Amino acid sequence: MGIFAEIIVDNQSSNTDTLYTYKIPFDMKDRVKIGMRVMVPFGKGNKSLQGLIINITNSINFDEKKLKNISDIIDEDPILSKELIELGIWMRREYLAQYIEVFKTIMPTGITQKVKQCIYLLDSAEEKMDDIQSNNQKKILDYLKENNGESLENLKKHLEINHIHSSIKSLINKGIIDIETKIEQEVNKKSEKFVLKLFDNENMSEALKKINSRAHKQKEIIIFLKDYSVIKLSELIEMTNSNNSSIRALEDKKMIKIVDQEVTREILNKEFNKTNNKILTEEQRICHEIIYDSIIKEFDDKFLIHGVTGSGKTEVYLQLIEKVLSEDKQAIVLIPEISLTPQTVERFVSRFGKKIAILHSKLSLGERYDQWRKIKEGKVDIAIGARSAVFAPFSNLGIIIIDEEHENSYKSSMNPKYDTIKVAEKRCELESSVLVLGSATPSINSYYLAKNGVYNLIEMNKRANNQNMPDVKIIDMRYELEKGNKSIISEDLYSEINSSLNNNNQVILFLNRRGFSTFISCRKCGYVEKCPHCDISLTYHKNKGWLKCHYCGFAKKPPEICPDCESKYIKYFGIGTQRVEEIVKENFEKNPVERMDLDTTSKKNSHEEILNRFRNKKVDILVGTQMISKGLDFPNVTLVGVVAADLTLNLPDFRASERTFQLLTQVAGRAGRGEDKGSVIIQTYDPNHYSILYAKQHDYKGFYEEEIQLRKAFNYPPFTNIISIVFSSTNQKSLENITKRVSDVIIKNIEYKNSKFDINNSIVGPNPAPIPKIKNKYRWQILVKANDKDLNMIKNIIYWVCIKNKYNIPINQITISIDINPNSVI
DNA sequence: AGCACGCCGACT
DNA sequence: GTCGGCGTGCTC
Repeated sequence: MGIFAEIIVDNQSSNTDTLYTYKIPFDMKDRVKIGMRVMVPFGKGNKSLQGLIINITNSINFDEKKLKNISDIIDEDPILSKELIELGIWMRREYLAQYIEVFKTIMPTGITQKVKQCIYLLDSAEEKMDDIQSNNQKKILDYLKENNGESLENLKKHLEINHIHSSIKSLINKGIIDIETKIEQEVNKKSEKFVLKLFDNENMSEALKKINSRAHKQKEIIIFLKDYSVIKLSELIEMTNSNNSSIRALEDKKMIKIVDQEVTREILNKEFNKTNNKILTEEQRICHEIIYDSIIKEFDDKFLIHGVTGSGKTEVYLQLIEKVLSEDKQAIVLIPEISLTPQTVERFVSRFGKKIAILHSKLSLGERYDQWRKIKEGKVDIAIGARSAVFAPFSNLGIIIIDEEHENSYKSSMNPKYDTIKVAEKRCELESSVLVLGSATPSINSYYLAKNGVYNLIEMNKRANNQNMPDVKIIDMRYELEKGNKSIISEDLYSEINSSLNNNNQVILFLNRRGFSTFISCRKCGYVEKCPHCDISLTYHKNKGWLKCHYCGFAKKPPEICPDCESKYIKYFGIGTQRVEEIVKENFEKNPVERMDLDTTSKKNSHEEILNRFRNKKVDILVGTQMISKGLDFPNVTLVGVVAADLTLNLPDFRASERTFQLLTQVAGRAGRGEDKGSVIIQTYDPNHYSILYAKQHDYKGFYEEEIQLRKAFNYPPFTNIISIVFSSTNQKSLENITKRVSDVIIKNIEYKNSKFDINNSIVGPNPAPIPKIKNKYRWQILVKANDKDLNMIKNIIYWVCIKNKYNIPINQITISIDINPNSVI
């Protein structure tokens, strides 16, 4: 009904991050809808820009005469539903991002179109040309004589003219040239040639007679086509070993016809055997029933399934999806990028066939676009993918399942820096869908919310096939050193590897070498330097030779002898998987060893190839990072060794214990999946740390209770929110100045809004960031702790200071990155 | 972010 | 009158 449209324009600038109002021309009135993309004139030059319609309205508080008209409609139908638009608007506020950033995340990259401004000489140009005085204008006309209709972009590139716009404008005014806007679809639908058979099998012999007796190939093709009515041209050529000319000849004889047919680029080209529902265990059945109840009642309930490794969560997901589909609704399944392997996808495809779209980061633009369109057009009912699949454009969403919900890849590190779980929650609320989170080791945050009634908690404590949990042995590496074993492999681990290999079983060795910094620790007593204020291990900063706390800025020189036991075996730790691989190879010369980490899996299928070699027993020992810690199911693996549990434990992050517990539990879950009982060996210098002890006992709840106490005592999430603001610039001096000015203004504003706010304990910094320089840019950081009550107030202040620049601080000289509840503060 | 516009100085 | 350089301010 409305006559005005509120539009986001495709102009990436914080200054244009608002809704712009345009008039809807009378003839477009019935076609324009919310969620459509349109073309609008923008700015003084009326440059044609893409816009997304957010709202249509009758009333404006604006001078109507100033409004411009929408110039064109791009989409026949809206590409975003009202719910997804609302979700985007919510995300913008929640994560302090721009409209454009948010909607480019929600829409597939492959769908954005390019706009070209093409410049044409008018018919009458020749006569008027002689009057031109300006050299620049002459240059433009000369160029256009050769390249009529060339794009403005290319004109700029080829003719180095400074004020090209004013020259072009005066040429337009003189009636010599004209600009036309062309929309270019960046991704084209892929089409493929198919061969149709135009004869019946009965009169095949008749058809054969018409073919020259020397044309053997054509006859062969006709005979081959007996079993097909339609076949891909490429396939036909390959199968009959023929070429295009014989096929064209047959087409001329009207025996076959070649047609273009649009295809979606197929990702799953393998055929999978169909699997059927398994009979659920009692625990699975109860879990299924509770959630199913919410689905049919169309409640937007949220569930957290805490199920031990091997408890069969996936089977529950599968049967829930089946129910959702039978209600004519659709399902989204989110999986961490790292475990989005063909094996995972296979479980879904083998149950539901090809009504599945798969979205992940390694897809090409075209592939992504195709998957997105299949969802949009209702050709599939299930979308599986990494975090961005949460935006899959289903029209009647029934359920979102987030597997391994504790994984940190669910938090985006790019703008908008969204948390997939929160976004999924919001989307489920908007669309009355059910949210299911699942994990063997839920994040402390999610479990806390479940315990406090935000999520419905469902526990699954038994393994589905009644296997026992593997035995876990903790090896005290300090003792190992005392015994004179300076190797990174303890005697116990060595002998267990030996016996596993002798029994023809396989071994996984795990070492999580991540992050940039090393910590220092005493090899005799295990002492680790910690910050006296923060209960977090200090990080060794190589450039300054200091030990430093990343939370409060505390710093000291590293000790030369251990402050605890006075030993001089102070060690800077820094082993990685590569060194482990080397050492294992030296020790077990006869057994093939392979390493799987980011370095060895950069090629497209290398991930799968390594796992296949391991599955086929071409490899006996697999060394790897967390890549090997989840979802893999190798029945021959009886031993899992954790080379150094301390690596994650001593990361300077309040989530270090949580990460360690999760990793150890997940890794341990890889052992003993077949008939033989598995065992796990954890090597550590800190054998009494609670996260290691609880992991040994497979005791999640015990770990949770202890960890949540610490979080409360030190006021960390989930009891507070952490906002990290990182400032960066190549200019060290101005960076420090500006950062301090911004920081002051923020603090003053917070104090003004809430005089009771505990500035001292809630704001850390400004300090040089834990990584003070990346790619030649210096970095400073402010950390703000904000409870739920203050969060919006503080976010608002940050918005006005750091984004809208209300206080005229020269922030345009630096880059500001705001992360709300970041994965880690490093 | 672009882009126009205005102002200035330099060059024909 | 034309051209380049640079700072400022706006975009429905």
